[in-house]
Amino acid sequence: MSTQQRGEETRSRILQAAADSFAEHGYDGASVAKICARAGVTKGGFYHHFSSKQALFLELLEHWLTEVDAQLRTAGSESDTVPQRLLQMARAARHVSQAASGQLPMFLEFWSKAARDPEVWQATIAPYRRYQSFFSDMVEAGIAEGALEAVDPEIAAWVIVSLAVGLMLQGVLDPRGADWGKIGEEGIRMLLEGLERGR
Amino acid sequence: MSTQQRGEETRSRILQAAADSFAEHGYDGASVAKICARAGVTKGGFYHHFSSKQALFLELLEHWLTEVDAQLRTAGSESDTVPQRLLQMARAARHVSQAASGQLPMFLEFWSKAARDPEVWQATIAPYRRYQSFFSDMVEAGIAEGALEAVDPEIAAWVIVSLAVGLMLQGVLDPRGADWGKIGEEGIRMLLEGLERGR
DNA sequence: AAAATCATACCGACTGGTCGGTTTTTACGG
DNA sequence: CCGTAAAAACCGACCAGTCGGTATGATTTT
Repeated sequence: MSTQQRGEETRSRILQAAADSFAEHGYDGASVAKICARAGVTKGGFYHHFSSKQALFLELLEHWLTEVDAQLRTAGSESDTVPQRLLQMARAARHVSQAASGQLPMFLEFWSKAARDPEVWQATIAPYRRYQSFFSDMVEAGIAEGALEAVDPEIAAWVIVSLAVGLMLQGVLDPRGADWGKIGEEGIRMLLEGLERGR
Repeated sequence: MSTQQRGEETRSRILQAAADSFAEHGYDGASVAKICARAGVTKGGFYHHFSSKQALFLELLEHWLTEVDAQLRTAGSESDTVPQRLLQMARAARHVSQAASGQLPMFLEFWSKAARDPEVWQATIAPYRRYQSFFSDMVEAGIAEGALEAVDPEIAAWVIVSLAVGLMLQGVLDPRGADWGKIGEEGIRMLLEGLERGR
């Protein structure tokens, strides 16, 4: 086996082990030594591939966010009207979060570290602004289509993102407390249709 | 000064110092030694008042949650119709979160620790279920009033809670990224009125 | 031989928590 | 009002262990 290949493999083994450890014990609770043990590498190997524990963490964060980005953009692309696309995305999110449920505690770790570390903050907050502008464009298109009321697209987008974040967070913490997928779907529906009567 | 008074004072000084330290450095990052230094107490004094770092943390959590509970129940009690009460509460939340903005990073700490510690989990998750049932009753009353559509009150309540949680979390992380108070208020309004056109 | 990859041993800083002892306040009998 | 014993409050040195990170050498590939 080539060196590059072997190196690449140990590297990804470390990444996987770190992701598991972080999800299990949190950033501080996951020691480098244990990550190494889980990956079948010693500290020497570890620090050959990563300059620090934090650098490893940032790489994990980056990877996670680009994945979310990609799934966001592909979901709901089949439907033609904006309301339908939103509902489609809500339905898609259901399966996504179910599949990645093991990784989700990591997400919490990212947020809580972002609140304190400027570098992590930058990397964490930027994507959410992208999500917001993504939905903002979508709402704007919906208004142009005549399918949506003439609300402020910026604000509507933040409302959608907030709802998604809140659902995600609760899904992480209390996965069996409710059917979060259904709540997400119904939430978008209520947002679209409104729940006030006879207007 | 009476002993009880002095003891109570140092105790609350420790609590305050701990809250600040946790908000600043996170649970693991806030060492007992530093909390003691900030509170002007030594380790001996600390462990006289609290059995462990975790016990202190739990007390902080408890205190924080009962406060939120109280504010939730008092807000929006003046309005008579359910939609008005919801909007009233959204407006109130604006000032609440602004006033308690210094305490909010703690909130993140609670969540991230709850994901791993069963005891903290129990104490953290229970209140959110209370919030949900609170809003559930409210929505149910609204339907009875004829002010709201005949949606599932349980789900509607979870949607409201999720929106609130998401707003809060983003408000913690990116306080100046948007006018979260306004977004909350508009979010509730959109939820009530809907943003789909001509239905 | 040069370079990449990994192992081993180790370091200094720091951790939560303990413990014997000292000071301050309270309760109470005279 | 006073003396005194008990109890509450507090101090600070100390422990055993963990942490992230480093320095150096061995092994393997190019």
